[in-house]
Amino acid sequence: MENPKSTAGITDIETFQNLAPESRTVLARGLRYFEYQKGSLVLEKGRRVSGAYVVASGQLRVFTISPDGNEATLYLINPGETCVLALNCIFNDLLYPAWVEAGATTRIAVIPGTEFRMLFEREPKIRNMTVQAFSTIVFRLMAELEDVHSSKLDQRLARFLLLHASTDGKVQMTQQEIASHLGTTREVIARSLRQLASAGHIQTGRNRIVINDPRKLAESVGGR
Amino acid sequence: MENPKSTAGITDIETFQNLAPESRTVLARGLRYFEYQKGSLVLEKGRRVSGAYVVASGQLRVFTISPDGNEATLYLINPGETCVLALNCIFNDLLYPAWVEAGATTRIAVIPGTEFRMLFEREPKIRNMTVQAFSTIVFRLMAELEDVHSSKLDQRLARFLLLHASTDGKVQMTQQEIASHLGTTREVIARSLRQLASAGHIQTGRNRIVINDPRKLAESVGGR
DNA sequence: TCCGATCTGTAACAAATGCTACAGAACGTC
DNA sequence: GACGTTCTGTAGCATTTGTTACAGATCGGA
Repeated sequence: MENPKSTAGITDIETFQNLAPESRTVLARGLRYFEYQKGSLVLEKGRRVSGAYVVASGQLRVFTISPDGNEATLYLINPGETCVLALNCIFNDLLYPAWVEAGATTRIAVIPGTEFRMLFEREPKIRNMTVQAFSTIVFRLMAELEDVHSSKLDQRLARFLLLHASTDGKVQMTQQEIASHLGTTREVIARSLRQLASAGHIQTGRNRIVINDPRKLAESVGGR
Repeated sequence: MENPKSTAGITDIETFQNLAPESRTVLARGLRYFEYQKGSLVLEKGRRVSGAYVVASGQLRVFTISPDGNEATLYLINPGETCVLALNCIFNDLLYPAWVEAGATTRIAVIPGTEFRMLFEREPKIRNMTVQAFSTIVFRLMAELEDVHSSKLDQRLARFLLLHASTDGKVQMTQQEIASHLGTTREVIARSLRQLASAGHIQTGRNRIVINDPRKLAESVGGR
């Protein structure tokens, strides 16, 4: 919990706008905001969750940690999105099943479980958001699983780079960070990057990778 | 679509019992049943889905196929459960993103999308079932992803055997079937089974594996 | 400018999984 | 009983990923 940097609020999100007055009262009841610096741990695996987490600004990274300490990103939660696993925990009284950290400076709104359930029953928009959140995560998890089962790491890396590159083709990350997203080791990433670099697809640098031609790189990945 | 073998109906499922008369009328409108033999393809990747699929009896297997033809099971859908991906497709007008086959002789009820949406808005029980279905699948997908990232195949196999064994410790499957669930090759499964057999944990046979002592096997898997 | 911390590049070797090829065993059908 | 099909067991080799160990490059702060 850090000092207030952002003023993004839950009413910036369309779902929470124009609610019935009663629903607005319910929403305001118990609503709290939390701020996190990049890299801060937001939720620990095995812990009880107290409410629905909605990202007002920034980004959350949900990840798993293997016995030897390797991290693998399960999915990312962007502004306007809610953390499905937290929803799941409040609907079913479960413990949180993964780790969550702030992938950037992040501001989240937490709606207590009881209040969220009320809103869910009363407001079609909240229901739609909930189903949407679940739908989105199911698809992301499925895509990740398919990726892991169907692709070699080289392909997964190339796709990761394409997905996370800014408009000028830059990926501002260390090799270790990339490894932590893909669930592998830094050295393997380095080796794979070397191949991409010698093929002319990318240029490597400290904390940065530049994609020379995204289209050619995408073509080189081939079908999944 | 095979000849009627089962009479299991959607009203055998608690969620669909005691609905309001109007909802019952909506439900009956357009509701259809389909029967499948084990191994029959139920849904193809990339196809449009017309409704909500509810398993009345049997079991569905949702799986992915890699470019070289390796199958990997994403999750199973049991009686009383609904296919979340189909729900997702009717809520969002998407194409079906995976393959589905009958894991046993299966009878499913299909509720057209329009009718299902009406029921979702009117019936708290249908909403709960929907959220429950999404919740269950999210957890299963997450567990599978964590397994893939955190465990060697030997561990995954042992866990798979423990999970699918009948009460007398028998797993009635071919090695190829197991391989298709775990996203690997039959030979790798055979090699791994040989190790488990020589350690005294299991006995192999044609179409069958017998776990000698489930508790010892579970211990040998160790932490994830 | 110097220094410490962190990141990158690389090599060698190990482990895990996949591929190819066979032989033999186990079934079910005629 | 014979035969064809399918499954199991196995070996050898290939590929992919992981581990260990270093050296050098790059930053930021003092």
